[in-house]
Amino acid sequence: MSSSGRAGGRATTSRAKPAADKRRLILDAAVRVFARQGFHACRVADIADEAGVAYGLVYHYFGSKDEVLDTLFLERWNVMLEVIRQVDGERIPVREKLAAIASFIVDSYRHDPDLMKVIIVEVTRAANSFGDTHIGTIRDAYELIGGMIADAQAAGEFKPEIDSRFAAMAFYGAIEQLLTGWIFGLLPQGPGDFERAKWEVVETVCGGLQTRAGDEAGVG
Amino acid sequence: MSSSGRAGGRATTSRAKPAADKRRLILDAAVRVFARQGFHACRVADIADEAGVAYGLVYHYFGSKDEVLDTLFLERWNVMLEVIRQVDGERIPVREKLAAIASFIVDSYRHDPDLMKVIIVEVTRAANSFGDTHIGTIRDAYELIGGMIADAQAAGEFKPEIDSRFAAMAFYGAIEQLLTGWIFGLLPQGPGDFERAKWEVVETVCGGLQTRAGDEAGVG
DNA sequence: TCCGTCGTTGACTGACCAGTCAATCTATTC
DNA sequence: GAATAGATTGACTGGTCAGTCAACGACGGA
Repeated sequence: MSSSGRAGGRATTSRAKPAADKRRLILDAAVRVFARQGFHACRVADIADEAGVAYGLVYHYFGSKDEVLDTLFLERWNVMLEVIRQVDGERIPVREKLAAIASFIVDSYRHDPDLMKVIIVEVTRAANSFGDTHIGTIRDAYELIGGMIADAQAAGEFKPEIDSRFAAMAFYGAIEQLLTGWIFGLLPQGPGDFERAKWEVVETVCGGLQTRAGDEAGVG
Repeated sequence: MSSSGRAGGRATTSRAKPAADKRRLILDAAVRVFARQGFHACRVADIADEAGVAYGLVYHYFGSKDEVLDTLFLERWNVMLEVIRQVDGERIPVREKLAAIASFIVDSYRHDPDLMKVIIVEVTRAANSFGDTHIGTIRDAYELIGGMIADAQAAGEFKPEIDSRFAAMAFYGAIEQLLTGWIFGLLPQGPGDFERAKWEVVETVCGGLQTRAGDEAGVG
């Protein structure tokens, strides 16, 4: 199985950038294996098999099994941070900023559900292992969103009674739980469901944060 | 430290209900160890040491390491399901129902942060291990909350455009992310912060779900 | 006092697996 | 076509740890 390959194509250019290719091959295989079996339950041999390379090659490109997951997480999370920073710089209403972030995360899931599953299941909540390692990077995202909300409060778009850090957590938490629902097969994942979810998350959270609505039905 | 005990008290009644006591001792120790090191990173010997009992005793009361975590999760989650069902039966506004649920979960964390940390970190999101095992039980909670919201929509309390199952996930997700913030040390945990968080989560989510407010600032 | 039951002990084992490393292959250069 | 460098291979090792089990202890009943 592993030694079949090289079918067809020009042999001349077949070794154009072998190193980078194999590395990517291993990363992509790892996503599938981690998503299917979980990081702890899978063996490095499973990743190598899935990638169609020898066991030792994984250690040629990565220092450890952990480093493979670290790489996958950072690759994606840094893209998200970049998107958030870019959105934050635009001169548009908060609601649109938050919509753009929700949209990016939902699209990330739609585009590569396995990768998002791995990030959420193995990193984002793993308080004793990878989550702890990457807490600084994870925190950056929460704080960027929190700052965005604080600005909106200062500008009078959002009401100031709700702590901006809390609001950021509620917003991100709602999205992550949405993905969790998809991951566990608890929520429908039809083509329309993704777009609808983007709208719903913004509508729900922003509805509660916006000023103007100000109804004080006095609950207790 | 662990072998000091039995200080003082009547020796006569010291063996009143030894079996149950040791079992509980092990469960409580496991909570601490799982919270501190994580389920995968700790050894059964760590649990036994923490409880001050012999290694083998863990296997006298539990069939496996997994069973210890299963027991901890089910004990607590079933209490929560009971609370949700009871709240659902009362004739009060949805907002108060959701406030009661948020309050229960936040108080659970305040009362035993280690246990809630273990449940969230090791079970609730562990799509490939314990989460998968207990998905039915976890789902029960989401569906109960979803039903509660659907009823409110039928009664005109909440607007019907937002899918009730989605709303339930957003609500629960906001709370869980709140606890995650506390677990990671990202949010303040002063005495007032817990009460405030209860109010904020209800205000945020219900604000977006309620009818009446209906502002349509037309975003695009 | 002897016996039976059950809680308790901890040394041991069998399996598993991350990481190592020496050998082999491939391509490029002179 | 020999030499060099880097990519690739996979058998092997060293350590870890869940789960087992034979023995021990404490207590109540006969």
